[in-house]
Amino acid sequence: MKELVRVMKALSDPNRVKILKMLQHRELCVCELRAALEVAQPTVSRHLKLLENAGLVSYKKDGLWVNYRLADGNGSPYAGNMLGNLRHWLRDDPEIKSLLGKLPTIHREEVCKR
Amino acid sequence: MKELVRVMKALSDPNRVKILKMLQHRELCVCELRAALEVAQPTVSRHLKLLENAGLVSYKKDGLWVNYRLADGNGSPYAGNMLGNLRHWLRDDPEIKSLLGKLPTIHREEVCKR
DNA sequence: GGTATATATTTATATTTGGCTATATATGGG
DNA sequence: CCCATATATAGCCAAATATAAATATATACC
Repeated sequence: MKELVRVMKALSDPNRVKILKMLQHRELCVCELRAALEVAQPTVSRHLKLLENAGLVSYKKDGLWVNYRLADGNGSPYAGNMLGNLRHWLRDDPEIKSLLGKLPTIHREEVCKR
Repeated sequence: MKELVRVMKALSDPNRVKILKMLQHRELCVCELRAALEVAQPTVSRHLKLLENAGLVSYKKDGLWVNYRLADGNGSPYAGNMLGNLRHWLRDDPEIKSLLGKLPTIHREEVCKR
């Protein structure tokens, strides 16, 4: 029960859903997500941690960068199921479409200078 | 997006999930749910309203009672999908099993006197 | 119309959540 | 070792949410 509620809570925020939809297309580091969502970097880190605790994303460190990707779903059946649903869910959502539209223009080399 | 988040939020609370699991077995009125969950009556009403707004339950008035049931899912594809998932999810959850175990002993004639 | 009962709504209060700023940690390069 | 950069954590505030108590609404029965 706690596990299910944790997954549902993780999916209860628009920015976290947006992160998952972006990760369907490619791995992204924190500052790329920050640029796409236009929120502060610690905010992104916090969302990512909740998503990770729910079994929805995983990450791999690459030097200075931390690349996040969708989890394989083996960690939690609820997470696995929801990741599958999200594959087709929101495909026609205007907000998501415009977000994914600008995703190809975001690259860490340009975006990760502060 | 808002619709999805509303469904996920509705499923982000243990008592609301419990309500849905109980409604899989039979229609229940507010005071039966109150007795099963052991919370105050207005708390149950509020949870039910959130579940209804998410398209997860519907109700039919029967005189003084209001009988809640699972929604048919036509209102929201997200709600419909999640109601389907919940059919088998938590089937072996101990908390749910004990709750469903005491459900047959709860009848409005005995429980709805205050 | 008056009373009793089931449910809904309102009000007040406590907890949770999402965001930011500031600070800490970690890694790579001189 | 020192500095720059990417990410994580801590601390704080405002908004959202959950709960219980009080009140309002609705229905049945006399």
